[in-house]
Amino acid sequence: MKHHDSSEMYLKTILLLEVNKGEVHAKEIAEMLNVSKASVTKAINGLKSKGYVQQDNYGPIFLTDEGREVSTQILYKQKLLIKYLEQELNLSSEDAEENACRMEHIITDEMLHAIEEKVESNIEDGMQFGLVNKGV
Amino acid sequence: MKHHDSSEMYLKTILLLEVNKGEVHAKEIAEMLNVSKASVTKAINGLKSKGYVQQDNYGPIFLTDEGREVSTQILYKQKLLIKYLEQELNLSSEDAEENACRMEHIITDEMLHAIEEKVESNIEDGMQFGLVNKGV
DNA sequence: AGTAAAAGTTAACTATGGTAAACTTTGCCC
DNA sequence: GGGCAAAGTTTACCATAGTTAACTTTTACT
Repeated sequence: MKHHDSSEMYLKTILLLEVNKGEVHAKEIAEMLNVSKASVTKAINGLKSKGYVQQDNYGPIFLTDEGREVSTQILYKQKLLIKYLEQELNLSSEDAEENACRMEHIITDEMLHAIEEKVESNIEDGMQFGLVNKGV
Repeated sequence: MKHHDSSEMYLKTILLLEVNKGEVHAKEIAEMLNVSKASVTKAINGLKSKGYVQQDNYGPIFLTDEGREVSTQILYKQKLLIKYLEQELNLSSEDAEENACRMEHIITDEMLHAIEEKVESNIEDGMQFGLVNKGV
């Protein structure tokens, strides 16, 4: 049972590494995703041919503008989902993250927008101060 | 981008056909899931080897006790998710069903239980009468 | 500069899940 | 009961996504 669009997982990981470490190397991707280096090479080739990343042989990996846009959107979805699952379903941050990672690739735009509204309205209600659903 | 545990989709479809038509034939599964007859044959062989269905060559398909249990659980998840997505996120029934079908295979048990509680508490609040989130 | 280890790639394989085309079996009707 | 159409199966293929093992390239140190 594999439940992620694999290329989306790679893109998200590349963005995270880029932000945190500057340069992105296949080895770190492999470690973060718990896959072999060979799998990373293959996946990167796929992303290259889709125009999402750029890489010279044996060199570091760069997101293209398009790749950065897509990966940013995925990361945004993940963070939004985590917030939602924590606020609305009181999931622990671990559970929220786990489910967010699974959901970020599959929910429709309609559902995404509905969640955006819900999270925003929670902020209006003062939930950002932790006043709701924490027994206060 | 395929986002369903394929064997779960087949199991759910078989249960629905069993309930609605009595006997389950490969042809109807193929039509419901929009796949070829050949794909159904393959999938059924997989489910047979897992002990979820029973079928003689060229004959109708039957769920085993274990298969019925699993498929009932999936259908339960789907219905619960539809209810939740309609009630909490105000998705249309079409959107709710689409997203429920995608989510039913991937959410953790923790998330499932959290949703169960939310839907139950909505029932206690009188939401089954349509009094909430409909501008009343 | 030489070399060894680390990093990256390639090749051959596995499994899932799909297809079209060819084939077999079943069921029905005259 | 012969024959045809519908249903089901098999075969040979495609794509994705992973693996290990062997190979190449890069790097980093003495």
